Amino acid sequence: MLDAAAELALEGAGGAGIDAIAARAGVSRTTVYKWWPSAAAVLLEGLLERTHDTIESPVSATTREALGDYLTRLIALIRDTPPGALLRGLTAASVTDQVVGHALINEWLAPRRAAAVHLLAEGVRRGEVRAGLDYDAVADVLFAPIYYRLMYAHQPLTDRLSAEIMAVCWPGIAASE
Amino acid sequence: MLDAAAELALEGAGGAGIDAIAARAGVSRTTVYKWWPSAAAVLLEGLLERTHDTIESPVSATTREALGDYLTRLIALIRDTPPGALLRGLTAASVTDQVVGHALINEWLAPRRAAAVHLLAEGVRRGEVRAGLDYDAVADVLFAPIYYRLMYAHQPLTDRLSAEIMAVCWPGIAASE
DNA sequence: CATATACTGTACGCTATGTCCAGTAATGCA
DNA sequence: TGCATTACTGGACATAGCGTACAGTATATG
Repeated sequence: MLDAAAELALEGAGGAGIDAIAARAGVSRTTVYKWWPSAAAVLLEGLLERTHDTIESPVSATTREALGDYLTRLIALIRDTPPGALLRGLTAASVTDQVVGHALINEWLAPRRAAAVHLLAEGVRRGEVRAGLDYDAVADVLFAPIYYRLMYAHQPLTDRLSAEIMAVCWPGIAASE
Repeated sequence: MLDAAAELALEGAGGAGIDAIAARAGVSRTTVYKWWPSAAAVLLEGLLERTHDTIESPVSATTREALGDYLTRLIALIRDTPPGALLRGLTAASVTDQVVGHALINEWLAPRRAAAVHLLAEGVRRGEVRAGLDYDAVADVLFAPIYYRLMYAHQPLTDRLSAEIMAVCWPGIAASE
């Protein structure tokens, strides 16, 4: 049943309501309410269920490459797979649903930010990254453009974006020689 | 009447419906529909009406200062005044309402991006900004963290954010000496 | 066999949207 | 002065989605 929920969560773009979810899962509406408080909650659980394995950071030669790879993979995930549309819908839902908002922060954003911060800290140890940076702010600057384009779609989410972000940001991150 | 619409647009946080808008304007629901296609459209027009004058870029000594000031002013606008909450709601609405989405891009985002691009171009002329940059990508990286925090509120929108963005990004923007 | 648990399906109240229509008030034109 | 146009009223209506309630069925567990 959790499987069914997850599947429909990803298939039904992001605007799926309780009715659609219940129907798609072959289950009564009442039953859905027994386990989740809202449609967004089901979709959120489906999203997290299916993207657990996309959190870990890659192993790359240099910190710069690792960060770039991480952004590229996030872009591909959001652009090419159902979780992208789902994340967009859930972000919209989070404006009026605080529970979803907190869950998004804690279960989606935070682990990925932590992975980036870990890469940065490792970079400092290796002497590739400047010491004394505000890691949280750096993580914001690195990730934000991706979510920005996800939400507004004023520019397409291309693979190039990752390189562009790194081109602008890396000089401010790299250890000065 | 446009005044009334604008006022209530800013007062009613962002989740105002047609009913609330009509009541607040002292006008029949039917009348609202005569002039706008949806609640979001009214709110959007109210938002744009009241923030026209916040688009222009400041005159500062250096390009770095000008960009920093611009970001600081945008942060203050979003954090301290009704347009912030309104923008948040409209962004959420834009996910399901393409008309609102395009209007947000063209009437809100684009002019501000253009102002930033103008500052960058001017900076190149003055020799303060590296030539050959992708201005659009740079504008994305500069602005995105603000909207990112507006939407997710995982971190507060503080005045410091502006300085943090500039600290990370400026080395990648500045002309290499 | 008895009981607890999970699920069904329908019905209900509620809110909000968007449309329709008959009637009223004000404006402008001949 | 008479007439037409335009803007607004307010109530009624259909539609849709949410969340809850309830009586009944199936399954498993002791």
